[in-house]
Amino acid sequence: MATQLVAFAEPLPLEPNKQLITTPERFEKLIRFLESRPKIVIDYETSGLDYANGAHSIGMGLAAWTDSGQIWNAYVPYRHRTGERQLDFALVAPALKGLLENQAICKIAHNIKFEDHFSRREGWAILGPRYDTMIAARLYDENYSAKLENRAEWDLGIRDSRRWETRVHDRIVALARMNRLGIEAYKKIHGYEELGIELTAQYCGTDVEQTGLLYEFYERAGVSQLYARIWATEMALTSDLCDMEENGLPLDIPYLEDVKRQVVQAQEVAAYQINQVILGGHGINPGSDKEVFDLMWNRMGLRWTKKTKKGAMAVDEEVLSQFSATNAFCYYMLKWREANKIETTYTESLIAMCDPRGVLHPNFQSVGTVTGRLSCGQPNFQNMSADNDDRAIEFSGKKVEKGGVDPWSIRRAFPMRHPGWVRLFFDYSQVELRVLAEYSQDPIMIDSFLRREDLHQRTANEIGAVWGKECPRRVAKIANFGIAYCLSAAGLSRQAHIAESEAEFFMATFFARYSRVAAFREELWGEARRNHCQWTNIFGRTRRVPDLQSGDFRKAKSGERRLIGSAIQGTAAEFTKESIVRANRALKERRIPALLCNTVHDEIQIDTPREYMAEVITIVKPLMEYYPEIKSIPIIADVEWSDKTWADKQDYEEAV
DNA sequence: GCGACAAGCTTG
DNA sequence: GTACGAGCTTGTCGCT
Repeated sequence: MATQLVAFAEPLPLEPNKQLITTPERFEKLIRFLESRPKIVIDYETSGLDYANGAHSIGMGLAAWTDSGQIWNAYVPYRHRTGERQLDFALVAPALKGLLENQAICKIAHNIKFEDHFSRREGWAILGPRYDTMIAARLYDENYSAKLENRAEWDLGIRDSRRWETRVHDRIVALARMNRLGIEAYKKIHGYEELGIELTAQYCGTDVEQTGLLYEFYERAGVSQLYARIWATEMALTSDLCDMEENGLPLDIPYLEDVKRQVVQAQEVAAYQINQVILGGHGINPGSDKEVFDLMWNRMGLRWTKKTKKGAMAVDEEVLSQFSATNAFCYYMLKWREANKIETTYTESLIAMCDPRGVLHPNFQSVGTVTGRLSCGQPNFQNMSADNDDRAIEFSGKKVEKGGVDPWSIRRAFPMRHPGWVRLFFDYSQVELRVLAEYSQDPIMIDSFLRREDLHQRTANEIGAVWGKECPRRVAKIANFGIAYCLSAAGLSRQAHIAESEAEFFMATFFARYSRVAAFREELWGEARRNHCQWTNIFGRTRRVPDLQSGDFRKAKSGERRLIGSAIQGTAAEFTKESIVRANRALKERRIPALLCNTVHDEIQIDTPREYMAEVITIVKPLMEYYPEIKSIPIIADVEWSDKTWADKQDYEEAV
């Protein structure tokens, strides 16, 4: 089959600067050349993206600069399934291992973490200095896609940067059709392994060449020097995230299957109430917002004002809640949505992503956000639903904090890695508010953190004293988190469920007491407007918000909110990123059996045998708290641990 | 049948 | 118009 496919394939003469290596002699020459270079570009082609579920490399693109400064590139095929002549993997493996583990050679790649995963699968590492052009692209301009072909077009001006990518895609579409598979299904099974070797050489050669050119471009722009500190962190982090993803988190599949049965039943009950009892058999699809709106507005005559971003009438949780006390349809819609969310997002799809041993390996992206935070997908470990108090009370009669159990808990599906091991949770304490306090130098905030008070309660007290009546801590918490990001009185009123007049008075009092917060915002925006709409945080990460100088008032205001958000969130994110690098390095140096396995914005999770728990904390907690550039207040990492599941974490002090 | 988009929900 | 940053899922709509 595979051989026949090639017979039909169009012959493709290689572009002049490209080499296809299919003989041992030429491979030998290639390796000798590359071994003599100070830096090389690498790019695997693979049989799929999922390294944990059988995907492997099928060939490697390599590029380097000649003595005269020209980029020279080659493709080395070794596991294509086309029947064409290629190199024997046993022959290339030792040479590739020697090359990639050579500490004297800098490895350049566009998303080097991907290369890291597939190298490890072959039994070697990427050692020595590394340079990721995808991260450089993000630092150069965070407002634009970091995809290789996009940057080749945008930053290098290569108009036909996608010429081979398009040809590859067309070929994959044809192969998928011949195999009677959808494109995604085909790529999951075969990746590029049935792709003709010449076409792959064209495509991969272009990729490594463009990566090399992007390296030149970003270095001429001074990226690694301009952002020296975060650059060092980001490059080290590529390898640490690779560790973290490989370690992954084991999943309790039978438990999740049980949760699925329960939520499916709950949906059936809700759908029966909606369609049979309430609508008398003339039912709707509860998943269709259009039908839900039509029913509520036209058939039930309900009226509300909230709209979606595009101007349609919203039918979200907030709107349904307005009517759910008196309208049974809205009540059961909320029930249906809750159960449906858990079923579709957190049961079967998680089980389907497991490796053969039942472990989930997510994908952390260092360039996934404009602020500098990490993003995570496949699955997203950063939005696993937390235990719900109402469900816990219904089931066990107790709140979650008091030992209650949420029967639909997703975090309970994340058990320990091995018997006798525990999971440690290092969580930065109110880190964004500490960043705000440091930047704004607000005396009350600083005083509160120096006294190790509960800042939300302090705010409640400060407001209460002026207000003449007690301010709930809950409302103060919303204000503390929201006001720096320009939460309006109307927004506070809506979120905190308080009267608008109360919210207005509250905000006025807040700004009177925390006067430096508003002043800091204005200073930040002024500084940015004087500097091409850019602002650089204490670690050197820059956020560019061109909308800041928009003539459109709304756009400019939105830009202000995004900039202040990025300033605070991005600074906080840097603590977590650098701490991941520090922690992994320290634990490896001391040869402690501890595995980094997850991070959720202001939190790092580490697995270790119970007997190492105290030692790991002694090592990790101080290095997370050591950021001397924060001069006015302490940075604190709280420690929790569990020997059961993610949902069962408890304070470390109480356990001792 | 596929891709893009919108809306809604989850999280820090 | 009215709080920042993400990812995943379903439904809808237009296009091939």
